Amino acid sequence: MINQQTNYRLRIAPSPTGYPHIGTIYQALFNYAYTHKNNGKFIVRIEDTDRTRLVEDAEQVIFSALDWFGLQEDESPRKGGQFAPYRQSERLAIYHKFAQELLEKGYAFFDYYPKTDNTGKKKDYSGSKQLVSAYSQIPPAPKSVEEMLQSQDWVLRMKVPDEGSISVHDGIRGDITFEYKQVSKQILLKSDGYPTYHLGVVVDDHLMQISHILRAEEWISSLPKHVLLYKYFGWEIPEIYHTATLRNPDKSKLSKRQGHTNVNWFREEGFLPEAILNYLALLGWSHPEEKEIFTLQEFIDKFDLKDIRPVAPIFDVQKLKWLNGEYIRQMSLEELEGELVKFDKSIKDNFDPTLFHQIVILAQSRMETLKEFALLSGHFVQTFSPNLQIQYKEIAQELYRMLSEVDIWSSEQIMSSMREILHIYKVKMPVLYTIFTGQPKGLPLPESLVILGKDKTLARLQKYL
RNA sequence: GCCGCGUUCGUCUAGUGGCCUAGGACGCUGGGCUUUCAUCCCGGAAAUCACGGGUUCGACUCCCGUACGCGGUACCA
Repeated sequence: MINQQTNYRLRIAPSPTGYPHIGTIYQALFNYAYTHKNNGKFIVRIEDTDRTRLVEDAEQVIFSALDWFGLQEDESPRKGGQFAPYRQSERLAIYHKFAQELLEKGYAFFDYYPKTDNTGKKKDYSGSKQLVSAYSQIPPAPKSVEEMLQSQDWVLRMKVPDEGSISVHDGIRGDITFEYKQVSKQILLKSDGYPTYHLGVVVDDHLMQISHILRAEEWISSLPKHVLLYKYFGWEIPEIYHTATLRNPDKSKLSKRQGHTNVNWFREEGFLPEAILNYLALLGWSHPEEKEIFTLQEFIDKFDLKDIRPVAPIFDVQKLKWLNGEYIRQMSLEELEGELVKFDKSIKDNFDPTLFHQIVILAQSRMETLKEFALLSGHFVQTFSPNLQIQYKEIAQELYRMLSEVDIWSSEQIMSSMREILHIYKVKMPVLYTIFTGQPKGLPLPESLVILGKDKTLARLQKYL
């Protein structure tokens, strides 16, 4: 046989059930990196088969998150592709066809799940573990999937052997064995005609020629069902890898209650997408030279699936902040100004360009997030009225007197006046900061006052006279 | 409960039998620079490698067990 070249095709399969989750981006990053390392295709398939949890806009929001991170896909509902449609709700006929095939081959069977009980009340099967048909009074089962679809009182389940076990290879964890006894006869087709995840994912991964499945560890337990389906269909199983899931500080699965899971939160807090990606890459993977800071491209070049660690990492916002600060400091002034304006539109109205430029120079080493710029520069645009102690008012007055006499308005001149004041009144710099800015610390004072100009500086002191 | 996955400083991690009296990073902390706060530079504390048994001349590294954590056990993904 001729040496067959692998076509690398990897996917993420998010469900549009809410805001964009940082865990989705984590998965997207690793899938994206591996496809790009191998000149493959990165696919986004929308798994919207749970009609009850569907959230309008959620799909669009997922894509805008991917765009923000620069993790563009090659095939998706919005981009189209050779294997369209990429939205599972639009592929129902396909699932029905394969469900029918399973039925005909004897690998699936119908189970009775009446919508209402005999009094006409709506039945709720959520959480029920047993087969309903095992103890219900049952009308004759449908003959085909098509018939099942008519009544809506039936579901299709997969068969599972009673005896024996099944072994699956995971590229990160090795071989995993499951007893068939432990595998439930999973519902494949719900009574509303939509497939469950398990049918959908297997059919689509095969049809879309997915070469590597790289997903979170919560899927490990459904592995036997999936592999069984591959066998029933006679399809080749892709390479499978399960990464660890991100955790809260208490080690539970990363959740809204304890951590920050919404991508929008990171955006609103002024984190840079590049920094977040860099941080995410460090979770479960490490740079061969133990570098902490590297570009997406460098990650793509060095990354390999086999180097992923199976241990679930705690998401540490602290380290992300540091990394974000590093990215801010690495930027050119022009880049940083651009990011700042993009982040906060009001900057354009509040500062004239030269003023803004000068403040950014002073602020760059003092920010960990873009949001912090507002804190640092606030006193340039907003009025403030600190409640000064009597003693400090006196200082302010003396400051006014001395600074009015400064002829060359330079930081050196201003500083030397300040030095004198500090000496006379035996106080420290924070006192002067408070007088001028309302805060005991901040951007370098003399430089700030130079930017502010002599007139405005004196005007500030005037209110203490 | 049952099944599966995991377990190196507080956190992210390096480590694939001797280089480890365990290295780096964040955070914490002492100092230098600077009469603010940061940045930057130098230093420190911090893991008996979850625990107990093996295997081996030798184990953080291999095997077994226990404990603990997490996940699954849905007409959710």
